[in-house]
Amino acid sequence: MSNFEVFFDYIQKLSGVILSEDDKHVFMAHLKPKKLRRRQYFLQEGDVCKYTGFIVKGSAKTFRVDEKGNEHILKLSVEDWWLADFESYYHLTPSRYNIEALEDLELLQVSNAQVEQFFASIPAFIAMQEVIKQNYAIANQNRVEAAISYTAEERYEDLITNYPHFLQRFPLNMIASYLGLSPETLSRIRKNALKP
Amino acid sequence: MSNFEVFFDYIQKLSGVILSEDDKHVFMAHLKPKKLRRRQYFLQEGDVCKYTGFIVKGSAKTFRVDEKGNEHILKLSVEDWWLADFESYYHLTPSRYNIEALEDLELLQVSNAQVEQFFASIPAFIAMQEVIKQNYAIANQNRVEAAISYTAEERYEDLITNYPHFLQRFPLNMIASYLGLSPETLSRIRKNALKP
DNA sequence: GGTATTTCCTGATTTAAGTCAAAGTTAAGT
DNA sequence: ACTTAACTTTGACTTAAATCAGGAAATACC
Repeated sequence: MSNFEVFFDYIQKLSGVILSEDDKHVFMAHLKPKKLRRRQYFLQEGDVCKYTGFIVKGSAKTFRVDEKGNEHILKLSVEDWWLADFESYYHLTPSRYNIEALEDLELLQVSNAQVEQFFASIPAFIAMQEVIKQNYAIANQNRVEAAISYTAEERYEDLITNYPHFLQRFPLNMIASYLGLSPETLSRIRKNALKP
Repeated sequence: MSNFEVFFDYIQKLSGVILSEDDKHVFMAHLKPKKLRRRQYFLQEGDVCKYTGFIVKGSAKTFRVDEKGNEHILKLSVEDWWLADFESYYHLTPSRYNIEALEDLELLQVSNAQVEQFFASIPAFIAMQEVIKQNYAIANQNRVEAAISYTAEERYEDLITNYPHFLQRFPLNMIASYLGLSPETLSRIRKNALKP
């Protein structure tokens, strides 16, 4: 399956709309296939996020670095997600975040301006965006809830139920950062979880 | 200014679109003015959130109660916000949250089904919704960042800069809960903040 | 206007999680 | 394959924040 076919599948499934051949040609003309090697950056702190990238293959982390030099992972992204800092993207402000490839990435990249064109001409794209924003809002809401009211252990269990594949795919120190924990604490939680 | 005029102002400002007289009549026919007294519930845990309410006047808290009986405030809402549990609203699942009036509330209430009608007939409503979802996504993203990577003190300072009016309007124990802190800890942070 | 309820502060103590340090393990790069 | 780098675990110690308990102040409400 080609990169575009993966994307067509995705948008049709999410929007519930079948794409016309014309639609597909518009996408093929304006979604730019791009590859990033592991460790390469999709976005650097301070830059404005002018593109979004649909992940066909690979994974990435969105993180910030605090004053002490500690890294905090805000998002872990895999196939069928979009890479972007939405705050920077929508407001055209410099981003506080870095987005870095964790595995070799295959993306379909599109500029802010082109996205507007898609909105204007392809209804399925609007419907897709709706669903994405809904899911994103709900996911973030749940994460806020977990962060302000769950213990470290509960947050880890929450991750196991909601994103079990993350554990297979990402090193534990990154999972720890994503949960807002030190790696040592996560290690101890996992050790204790084995003996109930 | 009538309740509807407040709403018309809001939607025109947010969407950047001027409402026609026809649009206004559609809203007046289907947005139902509703009053809730302090302590009354807009939504109870376990119920499906079938309505959203635009706040014309007053305030409310969205919270959950954990196993130990502790209350955790996820959202504090004031004028020009919508009351709803979006997860329950979109997915039609029972809500984990309660929404309770903190001050007497004046709402414009609308059902899920009616919102779809607005989408179909009033472009300004679509544009408004877009902006709301964007803002909501960004706000939640920032809150996740604060929760996983800021100290208690930084979270409080963040609140001061982003939502200074909350401090005038809500008691500190609620602010503490909103920040994921105990009231005692917030009290101590405020005491220390005075002597730098 | 006075009582009751909430809210807020303060001190003493406990606990969850962070930090530091070092060793063991696994994985990556050439 | 081998060497370096990245990741994980463990133990000892520290610290941030929670909990418990008491009292003061402010608000609500009849």
